[in-house]
Amino acid sequence: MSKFYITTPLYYVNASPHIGHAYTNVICDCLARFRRIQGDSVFFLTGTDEHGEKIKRAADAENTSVENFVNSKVSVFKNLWNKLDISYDFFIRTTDNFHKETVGKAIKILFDKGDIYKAKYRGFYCMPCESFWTEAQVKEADGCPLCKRGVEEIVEDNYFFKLSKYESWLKSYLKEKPDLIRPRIRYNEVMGFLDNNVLEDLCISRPKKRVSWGIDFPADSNFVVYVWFDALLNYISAVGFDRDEGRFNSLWPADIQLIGKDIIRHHAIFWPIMLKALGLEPPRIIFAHGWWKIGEDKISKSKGNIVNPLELIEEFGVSALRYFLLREVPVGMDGNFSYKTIINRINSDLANDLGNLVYRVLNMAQKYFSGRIDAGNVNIPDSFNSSLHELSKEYAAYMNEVDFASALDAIWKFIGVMNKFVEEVKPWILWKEAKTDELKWFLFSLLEGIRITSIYIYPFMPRVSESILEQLGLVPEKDIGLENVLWRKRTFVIKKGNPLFPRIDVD
RNA sequence: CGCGGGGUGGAGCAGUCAGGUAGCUCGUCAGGCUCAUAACCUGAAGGCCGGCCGUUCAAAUCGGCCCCCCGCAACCA
Repeated sequence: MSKFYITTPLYYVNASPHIGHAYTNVICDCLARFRRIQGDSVFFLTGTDEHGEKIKRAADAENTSVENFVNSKVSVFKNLWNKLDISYDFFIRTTDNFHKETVGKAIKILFDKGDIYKAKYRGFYCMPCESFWTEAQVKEADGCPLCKRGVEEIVEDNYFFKLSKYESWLKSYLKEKPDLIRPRIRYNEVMGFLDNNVLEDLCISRPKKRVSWGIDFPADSNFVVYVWFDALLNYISAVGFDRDEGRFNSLWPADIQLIGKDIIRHHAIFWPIMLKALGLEPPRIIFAHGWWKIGEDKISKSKGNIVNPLELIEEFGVSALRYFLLREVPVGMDGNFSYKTIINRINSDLANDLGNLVYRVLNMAQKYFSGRIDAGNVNIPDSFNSSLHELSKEYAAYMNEVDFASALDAIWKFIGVMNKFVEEVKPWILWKEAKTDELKWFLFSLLEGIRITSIYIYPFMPRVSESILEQLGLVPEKDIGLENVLWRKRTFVIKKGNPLFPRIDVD
C-alpha cells in the first residue's frame, strides 16, 4: 500500500463553475477512486482561490461583502462536487487561516534566503478596465488588449521572487524528467518556452491601494501577496507544510497534480521553482488536460446554456456525464461538447452495451431460476478467460497512465464478449430444451462477468458500480476492490432493478 | 525562416519512433436472432492516408519542398 497525493487546481471563485471545472475534478476523482480500490492510501485535495481584485469587484457588483460573496461561491462549488460524487478528502480555501499563515511563512523563508527583493515594477495600466498589461501586450494590441483604449505607464515598488536564479536548475531538472509534465505536447511547450526565453523575476506583491483583497505581505502592510503566489502554495499548506512535519513528509511530494492546459506555465515553471527555493521536491507529475469546446448543434441552441454542469447532471445523470467526460476524449486533448455527442455515447455505450447486457441477463436469471443462480461445476468460458486476462493486465496500466479512454475501451471489449456470448450460447434454446445445467453455467458466467465489470467501472461511475452489485445481491462496500476481480464460484441471489440507462430518444 | 501540435473512408480517432495485407468507435446498408432498453449478433459498402518530388524491391510510415488548421509567444487567478 502506497500513499497517493492528488490535487486539483484551486478554482477562482469570481464566477460559477462550468464544464471545465467539473471535468478536472471528475478526472481527479476517477484517479483517486482507482487508487483507493487498488488499496492505496489516497489524499485527494481540491479547493478555492478567493483573493484578488477581481473577486473584490465581483462582490461589489453584487452589492455584498467580499466575505459573503466568497462564502456563497464556495458553497456553489461544494454543491457541485457533491452532485458529481467527487470524493475529495479535504477542501482548502485560500482564506483559511492556516493557509494564510503558511503563505506568510513561506515568503519569510524566501526573503531571509535572499530570494525575494524589493524593486520598481513597470507596467501599463488601463483605468477603465482596471487591468495591468505588459509592454509586449500593449504593443501588440496597440493599447489595452481589452478595450483598445490608451494605457498609462505605471512605475511602482513591488516585491520580486528570483525566478531567474533557478532557471538553469529548472531546465536541467526537467531535462532529466521528461515524464514530469504530461502529456508530451505540454512538456515540449514548456521546454520550448525555456529555451527561447530568459526567465524574468516574478512580481509577487500588489500594492494595497490597487488590490485590497489579499493576504498581507509579511513585514510590509502596504502590500498584499500576488494571488498566484498565494494560490500555488495551497498544495503544501493543505498537507501541513511548516505546521505538521510528520504529516507533510508522509504526503509530499504530490504524486500527480491535475491542471488545465491554460495554467501550465504557473505549474510547470513558477511552482517547481518556488518549491526548490523552499528546499522541497517538485511534484512527481503535472498533468494538463485539454478543453471542451462547446459545439453548436441545434439542440444546444434551443436549450440555452449547456455548459452548466448542474443542468447536465439534471438532464443526463451524474454517471452518464462522468462517463462521457472520461470516455469521449483522451485526457490531454481538446474535445467537442454537444448534446449529440453525449447522447450518442449514452445510447450506444451505456444503454445498448452495458445497460442492456445487465438487464437482459438479470431478466433471464429471474425468469429461468427465480433469481437464484449458483456456480455449478463448470468453469469460466474460454472467451471470458482470455478477455479478462487481457483486461486485468491493461486496466491498471492504462489507469496509471491516466489513459481513461483506453481503460474504458478495454472494459467495453469484455462487455462485447459477454453480449456475443449470449448469441453464441442461445439460452432461449437451452430453456426450451430444459438443459438446466448448461443454462445455469451460462447465467452464472454472465453474472460473474458483470460483477467483475462493475468493479472495473467503479472509478468512472461509482453509483452504477454500486447499483449493479446491489442488483447482483452483493454488498458494494465489501465487493468493490481490485482484489475481487478474480473469477470465483458463488451463489447469486439477484434483485433485478430498472434499466441502468434508459435510451434517450432524439426527435 | 519564433516554438510546438495536427491534416487517414460521412464524423471522431489509432497506426508514423523500429517501411511490407490501412485498424477502431459512431453513422449508413443488408441479414440473423428474440433473453433484452427498436436493444444484441453477423456481414457489406465507403479511404489514391493534405499536395508535389525523392530514397527503396516496397512508404500513411523515411528525406526535401509547399498548402491548410490549431495551440503557445509570461504575471492573464
